[in-house]
Amino acid sequence: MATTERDGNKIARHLRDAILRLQYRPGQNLDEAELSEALGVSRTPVREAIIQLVADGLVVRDGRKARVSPLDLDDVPKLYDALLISSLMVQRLAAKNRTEDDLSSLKKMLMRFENVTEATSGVERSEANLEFHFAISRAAGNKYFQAFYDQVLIDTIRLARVCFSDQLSPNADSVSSLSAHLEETVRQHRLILAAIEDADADTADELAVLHHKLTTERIKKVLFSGVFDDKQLQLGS
Amino acid sequence: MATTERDGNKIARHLRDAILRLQYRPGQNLDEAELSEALGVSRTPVREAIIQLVADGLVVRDGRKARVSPLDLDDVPKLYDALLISSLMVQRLAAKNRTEDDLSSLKKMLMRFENVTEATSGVERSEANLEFHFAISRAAGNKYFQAFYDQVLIDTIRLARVCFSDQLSPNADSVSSLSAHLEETVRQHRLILAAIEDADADTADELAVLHHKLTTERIKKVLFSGVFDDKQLQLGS
DNA sequence: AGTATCCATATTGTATACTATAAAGCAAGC
DNA sequence: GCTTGCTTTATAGTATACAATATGGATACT
Repeated sequence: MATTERDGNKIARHLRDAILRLQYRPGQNLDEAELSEALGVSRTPVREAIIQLVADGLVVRDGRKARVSPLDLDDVPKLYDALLISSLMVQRLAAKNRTEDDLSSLKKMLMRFENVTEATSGVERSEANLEFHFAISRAAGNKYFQAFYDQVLIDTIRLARVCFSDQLSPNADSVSSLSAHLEETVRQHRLILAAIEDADADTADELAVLHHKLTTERIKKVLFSGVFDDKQLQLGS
Repeated sequence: MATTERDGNKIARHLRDAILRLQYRPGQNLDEAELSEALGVSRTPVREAIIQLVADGLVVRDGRKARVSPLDLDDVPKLYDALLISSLMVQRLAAKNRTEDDLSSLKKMLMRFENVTEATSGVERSEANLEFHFAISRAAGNKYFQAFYDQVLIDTIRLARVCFSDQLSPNADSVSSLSAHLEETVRQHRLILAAIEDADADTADELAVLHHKLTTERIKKVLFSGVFDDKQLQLGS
């Protein structure tokens, strides 16, 4: 029997998704009355959802108000430190502990990511990418490392979406390099899955480092791809 | 002005403490009405506190009921894996990032632990020990690693308290070795603080491994200190 | 006697009414 | 004209009433 779910949980999921998709922008105030009206429930489940999100770190208390947690620039290098270490650990553990169920889940998520590549929107792509990494996280079979990695992944996605949002108009250069980037991502995902399947922890480690590099280089490329090029401009010379 | 705190948070703290002290035993059911009466508030803040604790992992949902999360024996080796890695990382980061404020906090916590050594109850000792490690966690200056380590520390303490609880009558051997253990713990704490103060990351790493070993050996000693000794008994020979 | 179904009851989930408080605006005094 | 303090108002916090559901027990039927 499908045990009935509490409204609070449904709303928490809804808000979590909306926050990850930047439909609620970082820093935005969350008005309980407004949300309860919009979602067709009373304030009680909305409040309970907000409490969950505060615990998840997606919402932050500002006096009595609740606001979508801002992405602090100071935290970015810390996030990437944590991403490197946590992905290393989780991939190594996954290679050691994965079950057959984990493997089939991983294969499913890999296929899903390959299928949305290029064709669809950035949001769908990053969602599928996230699901693949969540599957690795589960395969690690250690709830402490899993919680660590999942938290890092969520903030990584949020940051990436802010960086790649339509606000920053994607220029020709970054668009043209996108398909190459996606191809390489898919290639690495396949290698990671293979390493996990082969229980090859050392290769899983190396791949984590490579994948981390790919992720951060992509962000760098998009962020620092203005139209002015310091080699062509010789200001003040 | 001391911004007034919500009842829900106060109650969450109260329950957290009570759970860590095993006043609410792992697996115990949490009755909302009962708690609200005992704590002199309505069910609303009690419910909100429970939601926070579920997010913290200290309480677990079992259908609609809430129960203190049980300590699963399968998770013990995973916990110690996580403890080793997280303490390594956090101590290394603390050595690199600690501020003067962090150092003074660490010194304070170190002194507090030294002062409760031997004199007071096991609960007070482990509480002071926990605070010292929380201070290291803060000094690391990376919220992702901090959350990881804090979660691991909390479960470590819970597990330790179950192991050392009065239920398992402490025998003469483990009692006599206690003061030696505490002395060594204090010694290591001093060394860890010194390494962090000196920004000596490599030593901080080594000390994390040693401290992990000390912790796990202590648990082993207490758990496997029955009155029968396999060297003296030669059953079936 | 055993099992299954239904009802009674206990307990959680939700809505709403009420209270407290923080923020904003206005007025008066400096 | 700016500041400061009071009043008003909007919004969060809490209590309580009400609804839904899961659970245990009793009864009836096989």
